[in-house]
Amino acid sequence: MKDNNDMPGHLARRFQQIAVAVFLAEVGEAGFDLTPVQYAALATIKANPGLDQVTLAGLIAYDRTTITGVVDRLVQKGLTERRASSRDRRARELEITDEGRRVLRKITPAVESAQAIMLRGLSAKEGEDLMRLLRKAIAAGNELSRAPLREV
Amino acid sequence: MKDNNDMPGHLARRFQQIAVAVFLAEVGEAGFDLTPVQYAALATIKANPGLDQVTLAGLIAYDRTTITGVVDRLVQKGLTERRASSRDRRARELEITDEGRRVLRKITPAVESAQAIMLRGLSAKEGEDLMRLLRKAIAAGNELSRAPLREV
DNA sequence: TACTGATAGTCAGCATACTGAGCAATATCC
DNA sequence: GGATATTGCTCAGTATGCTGACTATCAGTA
Repeated sequence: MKDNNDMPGHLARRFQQIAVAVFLAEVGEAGFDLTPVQYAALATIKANPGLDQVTLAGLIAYDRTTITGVVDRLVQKGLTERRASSRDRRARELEITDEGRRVLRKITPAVESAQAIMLRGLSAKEGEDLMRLLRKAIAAGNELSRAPLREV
Repeated sequence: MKDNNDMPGHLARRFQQIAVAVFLAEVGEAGFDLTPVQYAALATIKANPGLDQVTLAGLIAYDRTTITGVVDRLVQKGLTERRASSRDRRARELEITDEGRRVLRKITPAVESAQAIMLRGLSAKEGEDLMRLLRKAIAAGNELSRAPLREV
C-alpha cells in the first residue's frame, strides 16, 4: 500500500491546510479579519477596477458560484462595491472602496510574513524550486478543474 | 504588488483544487463515488483496524470535527462500521466492512492514475522533487494547523 | 426581426475545514 | 475518594468549493 506521503494529492491537501492556517493566524494577529480567498479577490479587484465577477473568478481560478459568496462578504465588510454594469445588464462591476484600499495596504506585511512562514522549513532555493514545480504542475492541470485560470 | 504566482499560499490552493478535481474525475470514471478525503480515511481504517476517531484524524491530519461527518458518510455507504469501544465508552471503534475492502481494492488503479495525472506536467524527477519539498515544508509546519499529523 | 445559443449571475444542495461550545467519560492529583 | 483536568465526540455556525439548475440578458443568425 502506498503511503500517504507518496500521494501528491494528500501532500497538496496538507500543504494547503497549513497555508490557510498560517495566513489566518498572521492576518488575525495583525488585527484583520480576512480569509486568503477574500484577500486574493480584493487584491485582484483593486488591480482591475470595474471588472465583472466572471473575470474576477477567472483571474484567481475560483468557481463562479463561489465568487458570489466571496464578493457578498467583501461588500458586507465595506471593502468592495458591487453595481450593475451599464454595458451589460447581466454583469456586476466590482470596485474597491477606500476602506478596502486601506485594509489591503495595512495587511500586506502580515500576508508576506505568512507566505514566508509557509516555507520556513525550506532554504531560499528550495522555496523557489517548490514554487516553480507547483507552477509547472498547475499550468499542466489548469483545464482539469471546473475553475481554470483565465488571463484577460 | 506581488503576483499570485509568487504566493505559495495561492499555489497551494490551486494545486489542491486540481488534485481534487482529478481524483474525482478518475474515481468517477471508474464507477465509484468516493472523495479523496473519504478514500484516505477508509484506507487508514483498513490499515488500523479498531482505531478510534481521534487517532484516525491524527493519522491523516483531519480536524476532529471534520472526521465525524466523513465517518458518517463512510458508514452510510456501508464501507465502515462504527461501534462503541468497550475499553473507553467515549470512543468509537472503526472497522472496514467487506464492501469497504472490495471498493478499496477496485478503486486503487483509479487513485494511482489520478496521482499520476496531477503530476503530468512534470518529469519523474521533478515529481519526486515536488513531493520531497512538499513533505519538508509540511513537516516544518505540522503544528501550525489545528489538525496536525499525529503518528501513533 | 424572431430564433437559437451562449453568457453573467444566483440558488439549492452536498462535502470539506475550521471556531467555539458542550456533554460524557476517563485520568490525575490532593 | 473526591475535586479537577483532560479527552473523545458531537453540534451549531461560518467559509470555501463543487454540481446542476435556473433566470435574465446578450449575441449571432436565418
